[in-house]
Amino acid sequence: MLDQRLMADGLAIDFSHSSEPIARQVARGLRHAIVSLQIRPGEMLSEQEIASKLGISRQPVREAFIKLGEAGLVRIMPQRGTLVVKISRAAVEDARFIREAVECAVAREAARRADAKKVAVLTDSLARQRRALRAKDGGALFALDEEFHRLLAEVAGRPSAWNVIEDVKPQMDRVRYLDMADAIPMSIVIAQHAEIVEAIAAKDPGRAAAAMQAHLTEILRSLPKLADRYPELFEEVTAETSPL
Amino acid sequence: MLDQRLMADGLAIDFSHSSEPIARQVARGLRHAIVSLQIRPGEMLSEQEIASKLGISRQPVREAFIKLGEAGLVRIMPQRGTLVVKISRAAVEDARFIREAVECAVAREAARRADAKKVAVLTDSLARQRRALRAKDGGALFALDEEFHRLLAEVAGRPSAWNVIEDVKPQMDRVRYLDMADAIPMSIVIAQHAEIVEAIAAKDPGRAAAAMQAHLTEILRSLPKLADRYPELFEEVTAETSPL
DNA sequence: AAGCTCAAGTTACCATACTAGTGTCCCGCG
DNA sequence: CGCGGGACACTAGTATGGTAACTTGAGCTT
Repeated sequence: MLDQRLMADGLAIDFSHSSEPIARQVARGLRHAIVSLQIRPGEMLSEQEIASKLGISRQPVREAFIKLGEAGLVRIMPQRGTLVVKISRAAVEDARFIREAVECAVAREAARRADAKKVAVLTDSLARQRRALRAKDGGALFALDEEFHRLLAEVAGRPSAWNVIEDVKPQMDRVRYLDMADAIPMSIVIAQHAEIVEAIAAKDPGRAAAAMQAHLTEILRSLPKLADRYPELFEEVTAETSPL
Repeated sequence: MLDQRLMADGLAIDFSHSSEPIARQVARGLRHAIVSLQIRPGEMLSEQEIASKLGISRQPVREAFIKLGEAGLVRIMPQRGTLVVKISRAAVEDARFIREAVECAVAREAARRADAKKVAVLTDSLARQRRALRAKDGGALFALDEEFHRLLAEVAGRPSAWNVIEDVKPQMDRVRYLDMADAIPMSIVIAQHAEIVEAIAAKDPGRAAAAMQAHLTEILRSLPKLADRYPELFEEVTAETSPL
């Protein structure tokens, strides 16, 4: 189906080498376009429009929208339309809360189960991260960071934990993307990764969890600055009264 | 659309009072039917069959299947069919791992933020649980247990944490259902809930987390027994070699 | 001038039809 | 009797058409 590469509004999806369902590919492509801010927060999306621009039917696009809606990246309003939600500080902090809870537990578990081979897998990932840093390849670093955290879950024997992280992570990823655009030194991130690996190699669960917590706290530092610098990308903070 | 109550294979979905999308209702109905074991693990499902039995089209059923697939309750095999996955001890333990990580963090946070009003909400829930216990109303207890954990997330100011729990919980719910069928004393569960509330009221985060951990460890006791008693509901344990 | 009504346009939701991939069963061949 | 091949009966994936709900703005009433 459509052996070509299509372009639309900074949305490029390659259908050529695909035995994978189109719906999934569209979801991935849209997620990437949203996370990398090629589609601006607040923008309206239309099943019809995306479908015709990609040369496919509305059905797969619809399923992709549903997936993105569950990830909290778009808000799909029945009979009205679908819009890319703005970055919400509350949502980012909620996602961070989940990540901290899960990934600290993962780090602890990884430290308990560590052996030479598993540690080697992690140190190898670290080496690749350092190479990407020297090459100043931001995109590769982004992907390698993701892989590192996935590997941790595998090492801990809880690969399914990574699935949960993937569900909540997109909220944070847009902020991380802004971080990189502002050229925040990624060397710090890699140093934190190294500390985590070291703690795991030392079979010290407490230290591993602490290192992970420190790592995941990093985003809280940049969040206010970024919300200040790019106010149009963020939800205006409403002085809401908590239901409880 | 279809102002009637339909029945099919122990699957009852009421479409009458609904402004809610049909797809969502079907997903809920199917999830409940699977979790309550009205649909047996290992059974094959057919979009077509379910759709015609409910008097709707395949489309909403398909979307419901996708949701259940993401929850890990069904395995949807392209061009082949969709089957209700058997209970997997590994999957249950993975889900438990996630829940423990997230809910212990929630309990800690709730203890930090506790005030009189929030504690009152929780003690009120406890009272209702005790009433249901005296009335020996298993279904109500099941629902109240769910509500209690959701309230905890709200009290902690992390309502989105409950969404994550909802995603992984169905795996455990089938086991919990078997637990109830075996008439495991629910008084223990309620006592554990009470201990959690007490720790939160005392503003003791460490104790709250510990109480939650103890509560969520309970299922590990019954899991082997149930896997032994109902082998046909469980995946046979393959002596697989871990990839790492 | 302000507020209400209503018609037009757009949307997601659902139904229906079609496509393509996968097992199965039966028949014919070795 | 065993075994390979092909037609068939499924399946999920995709395309397309119809429908009800919602926004919007113009025109009317007060």
